[in-house]
Amino acid sequence: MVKCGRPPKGQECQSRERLLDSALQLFLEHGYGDLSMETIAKDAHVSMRTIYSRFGNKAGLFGAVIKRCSDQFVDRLPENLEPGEALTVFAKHYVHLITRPDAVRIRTILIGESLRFPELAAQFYEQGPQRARDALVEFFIKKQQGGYFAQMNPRVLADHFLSCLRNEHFQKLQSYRPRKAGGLTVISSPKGCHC
Amino acid sequence: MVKCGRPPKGQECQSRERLLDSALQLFLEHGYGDLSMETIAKDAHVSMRTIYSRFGNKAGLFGAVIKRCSDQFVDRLPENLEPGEALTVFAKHYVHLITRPDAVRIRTILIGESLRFPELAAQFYEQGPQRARDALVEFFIKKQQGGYFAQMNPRVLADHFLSCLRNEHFQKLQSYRPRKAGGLTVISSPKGCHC
DNA sequence: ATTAAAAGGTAATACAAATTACCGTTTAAT
DNA sequence: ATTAAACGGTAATTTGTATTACCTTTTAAT
Repeated sequence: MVKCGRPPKGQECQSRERLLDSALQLFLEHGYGDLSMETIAKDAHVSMRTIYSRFGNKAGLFGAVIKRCSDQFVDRLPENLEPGEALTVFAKHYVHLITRPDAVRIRTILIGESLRFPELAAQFYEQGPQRARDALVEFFIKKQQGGYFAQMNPRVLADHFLSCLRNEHFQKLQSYRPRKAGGLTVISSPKGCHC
Repeated sequence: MVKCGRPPKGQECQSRERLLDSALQLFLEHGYGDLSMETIAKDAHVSMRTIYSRFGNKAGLFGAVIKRCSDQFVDRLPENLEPGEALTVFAKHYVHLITRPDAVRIRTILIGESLRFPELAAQFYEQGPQRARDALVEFFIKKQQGGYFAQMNPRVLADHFLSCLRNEHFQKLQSYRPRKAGGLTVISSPKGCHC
């Protein structure tokens, strides 16, 4: 590479993004332990000096990558829709999220490194899946006040619902077929439950 | 240690067992990457020479440890019992197996190292959980011929059943309360399904 | 124009840990 | 009794890689 030196104005963050992109892809491919900083630097066309000055060390870089991933878990619970349909939208989004190969890989790596980075794994779940769960609990509380769904503990309700969605994933069902409210509000109408 | 030299007759395998025991405990505690051979040798009161002459290298030792663990998955489907009760026995055993902290740790570590040891992870699942699943499928086939359970694909039946059991685990339900056939044969009687 | 900031590139440095080597000791086997 | 097997203990060897150090280059700011 001939190009070097202080970057032009407005492109200061470009190399940072490129670095995070490369790092994510490489972590997904090789995991944490089997990936050297040199490989990352080469792939991102960035010097190791840059990585260390920005993220301190390898753990810092990994943390930044993971942090960016957890942002994908945004709530997707439309307020204006009929409750059952809102749940359907949420379910599709959720199943899509936890099913994507990248997301599976991330969780796999995070689980494996949970001993080395206990706080990081916890942080990921708090900023990621837990946020979705919290939103769902709030949703159930509101809709229960409107007379919808079974009048039971909304947290239990949310956990059961998410559990069923996760089951879809573990069952390796490739296609998710939305079936309106009846098929999704499995708790209030057990007939539609696949378990 | 003063004790050394060729071991007395009949105790040749003692150090081997002790080594595997120590290694398992240490792997459970520290995972694979963060555990040094020296630590293992010290803990097992065994020389590194012994480890290498027996298992070749670290990966070989890890493989032997994991292999021994997968043997815990023995079938527990009594033939003489009433089908529902047989399922109950199986379910209790299965949930117990996958819930034990040690088993959880093993899976966690295995998942994390699945990139480094792809064949090992696959082998564990084949010799472990998969065996239980196969036995369950066979069980359903036999009992279906006797008129029990829904007349559907026995593999789907088995997967759904196992899925529910796993859900119990993921829900972190601490106590498992057996509820006779009605509560467990959830597929033929959806009323008892918790999902 | 001059100075400081922000990178790049290469080559030490440091260090941990796996693997080997060497030697001494105890027991089995003959 | 002698030899070989199986092991313990210590230390060398090797390797991989994270982290630093040093120097050069380009651009921003004044």
